[in-house]
Order: sequence, then structure tokens, then C-alpha cells
Amino acid sequence: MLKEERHTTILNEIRIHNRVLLTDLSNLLQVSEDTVRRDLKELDHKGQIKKVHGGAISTGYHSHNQIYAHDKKVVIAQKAIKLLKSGQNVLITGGTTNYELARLIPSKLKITFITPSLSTASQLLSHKHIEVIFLGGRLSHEGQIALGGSVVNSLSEIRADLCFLGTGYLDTVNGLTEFDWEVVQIKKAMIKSSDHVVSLAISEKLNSSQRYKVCDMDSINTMITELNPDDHILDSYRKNGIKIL
Amino acid sequence: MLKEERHTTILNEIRIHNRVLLTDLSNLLQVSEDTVRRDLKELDHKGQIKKVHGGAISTGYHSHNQIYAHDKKVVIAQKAIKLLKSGQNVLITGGTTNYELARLIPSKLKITFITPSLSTASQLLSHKHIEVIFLGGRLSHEGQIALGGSVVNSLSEIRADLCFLGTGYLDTVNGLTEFDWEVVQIKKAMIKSSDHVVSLAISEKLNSSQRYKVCDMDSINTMITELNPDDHILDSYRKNGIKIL
DNA sequence: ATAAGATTTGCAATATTTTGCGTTTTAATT
DNA sequence: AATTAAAACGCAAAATATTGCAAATCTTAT
Repeated sequence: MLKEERHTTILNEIRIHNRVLLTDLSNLLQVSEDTVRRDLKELDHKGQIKKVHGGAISTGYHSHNQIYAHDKKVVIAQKAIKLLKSGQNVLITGGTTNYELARLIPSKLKITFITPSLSTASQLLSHKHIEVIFLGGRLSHEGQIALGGSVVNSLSEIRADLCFLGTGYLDTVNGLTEFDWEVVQIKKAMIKSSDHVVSLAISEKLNSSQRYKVCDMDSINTMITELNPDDHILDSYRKNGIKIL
Repeated sequence: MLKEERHTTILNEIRIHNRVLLTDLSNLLQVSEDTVRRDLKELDHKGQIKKVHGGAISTGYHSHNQIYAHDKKVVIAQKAIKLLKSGQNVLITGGTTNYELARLIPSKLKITFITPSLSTASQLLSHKHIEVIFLGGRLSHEGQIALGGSVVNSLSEIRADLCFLGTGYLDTVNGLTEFDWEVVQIKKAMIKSSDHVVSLAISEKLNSSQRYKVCDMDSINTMITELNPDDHILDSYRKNGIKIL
């Protein structure tokens, strides 16, 4: 049986049952478990399925993205926290990385966070010593963040020490880009209101871009990825005078 | 059963019931309690649930008193939903009763809800057909709602068809009263912006009052409790020309 | 057609992960 | 304080993954 045939069969099985066991596939396809394992690995790498211990599950669901690259995000969040000092006024967007950041804030820091993101706000509120300002507006169903003119207006009345920009795509040529136009407006306003702009992105987001531009690379002061700061992947970013953590 | 499957099941259970018992999960998933414990630990670590003694609850928002008088609150919420019509602009406060209301909104209704409550907003957002406007401001750690002048200001620019006031204490002499002065300011502004004011309260809240006054009974158009509308406990409220459901 | 090179496959040895059980520690209740 | 339920810990067995390797298979250039 050809590899491509197996792959189609596997994808079908997962499409039907939402999950599949490695041993079952080995029986069904009449190949060794090793081969199936390698097939799953390949399909996972292509993003078509999610390989898990003992088999694979469908990737279409929400569950995948939430847990995806979780470890990397924790690493990023921990680096970001080192930038915080008591007394600061900090702008922060939504996204799972910033959510992690919000979770991990040490209790000794007394900081005011300002955010348009429901999930980030909620997480921040679990810390009794943190003050949280929510930027109101129409909430988007996808990102659970407030969008629109009211947010931008409110931001124009704010001066922040720091700004944590989550998600987004980074590229030395196009700078920071986003998929959603409204999100771009918010981020632009956030950057304008901050003394220091920090971009948090897992390395997958590097060297890729989306259709709308938030800012050039030189508007970003600090860049944080899960990689070692002197990883060669970051070489092209270094020359822009950006601090890399 | 794959670990990921268990995780999805656990998250679903919590999403539906807001909490789960460890022993129930152990039965449901047919694995040892230790395994469930490890699953919960993992999910908690990822921030997807909150692990507590004996089981787990959903993250952020609502706490243990969520469970209190839950059945009564569902009854109230169901009555309240009958007042809703597509196309309306509806103000809604926080509180567990309104949270239930938000949960139970039927999908055929196209409504815009405006709220200063994080938990209510978040729940409303789970309905794709509902538009949600969040009234931004400084968030309180206790109630998870936005307080302060910015909320009151925003409310002055809004005209709503309906206003659902949760919590609060009702009394024929003192009217609607509250414990928190800032909350009072918000509720006053909400009443001012609405054509029709609905008070939702479990019967325990009747005939009791707190230190700050929101409004007299005659500012309230409709009153909803879990009791039968012609229960004698409600007699004294009836004469104010209030509609009782 | 065939020989060199690359890819795929199965196997075995070695790691890693998962899981349930007994024991100890911790937390809630009376 | 005493009693009980739950959580944490360490452990060992079982299941699953990874790796190196050699045989089989497929490519492709001559």
C-alpha cells in the first residue's frame, strides 16, 4: 500500500471518528506500528491532524489551538514578566501568550493593566493586587476583545509605560502585521500610547506576514520569543536595534 | 481512551455544569481517580479549569456561591427571557442570576446586550447571534464589573429598551438598595437610560435593604422572583403597579 | 537495463509516558 | 482534637515512542 493511500485512509478515519488509535490503524492498514507512527508524525507536521500519545485526534477543533505550543508561550510569558516593575501602567492585548503572562504575574508587583481583552482581564482580576482597566466597546465573538472607535478613543487618553502586543506576525520587511483590520487599529493606538513596545510571538510567527500592517519593526522596542536570544533565526531582527529576549 | 479525549470530556462537563466532582469524572471516564486528578492538574496548569478540593470549576468568573440557589435563579432567568424580543437593545448587570439568563438565551433572538459585567459579557459572547457591548472602566475584583465615571458616562449616551437589574435588595419602603456605592451609581445610570426596568431577585432578597439607595419601587416596571406571581409574600409589592412575574 | 542513490519499511534495543496502587501528607468537618 | 475525605508522593508494571540499522523498494541517470 502506498503512503498516500494510507494517509487518505488515516485522514478519513479521523474525520469520521474524530480520533483514532495507533494500534487500530496498524491493523487496518496492515503495516507496522512504526510506519503508522511515522505517517501520523508527517500528517501532524502538515497540521492535518494532531498526534497524541496512543493515536491522533482531529485538529479542526478549538481544543488544538488552545493547547498548541503552550510550553513555548509559558517561556515567553516568563521572560516578559521580568520587564514589569511595580507602579507601572501597562497596556496588554489578548491572545493565549498574554493570557499566560497574566496568569504568572508575581504577587509582589503592584501594577495597573489596561486591556481590551476579556480573557486577559478576567485572568488579571484573579490577582487581588493588580488594578485592571477594561477598554470598553463592541466585543468580537472570535477574539473576545473589544473593538471599534471607543477603544481607540479611550487609548488616546492613556499614557502607558509598557505595551505587550500578543499574537501578530513578524517579518523584517513588512514589520508587524495582522489578519484583522479592526485589531490593527487597536494595536496602532496602543503603540502610540506607550513608551515602550514589547512584541510577544512564538517563533512560528516569525518571517510570516498578514494582510494589514500594524507598524514597522523599528516601532518595536523589545521582541520576545521562546528561542534563545542569540538563535540564528533571529539574526535578521537583531540589526533593527531591537532588544531581543 | 486517549488522554486528549478525557480532557475534552472534562472541559465539556465543566462548561455545562460549571463544576465537576472528581469521583463523577472517574466513573464517567472509567479511569482511576489518580488519573483524573492528573488530568485536572494538567488542565489547571494550562489555565483551562480551576482545580479545587474534590473536583474542578470553570476558570475566572463565578465562584462557589454560584451554586447557591442555582435552581431558583434558573427559574427567574427563564421568566426573564420571555420579555426579550429580537432587535432590542438591552442593558444587563452582573450577578449569577443574569449569568444564567445569558446562558439560556435562545438562538433565534437577535439582540444587542450592553453590560459592565465581565462574566455576563463572556457568557453572552458564547452566542454567535448576540451582539455584546462592554461598558469599560476600572474593574472591581469582587464583582468583576466595570465601575466608575467612565461607565456612567457611556451609559448617558445609550438608549435601551430593557434593563435587567440583578442582585440588589428590595423593600417596599426603601425601594431597591445596594451595599456598594459605586454599583449604585451604575444602576442609577442604567435605569435612566432604559424604557423598561426589570428587577430580578430571589425571594431571600425581598423585604431587606442595604445602605445605599438605587431607586424607589415605582421606578421598577417588572419584578421577577422564583415564586409564583400570586404568592402572598409578594402582596405588598403588587400595589405599586409593578408587573410581577 | 542496471547501478548508484535515495526513500521507505520493519525490527530490535532503548527511552519515555501513562497509569493504578499503597503510603504518607494535607485539608475539611465535626 | 479527632475523624474523614482528598491530594500528593513514590513506585512499578504496562503501554507507547524513539532511535539506529539493515533489508526492501523505488528513482533516475547513464
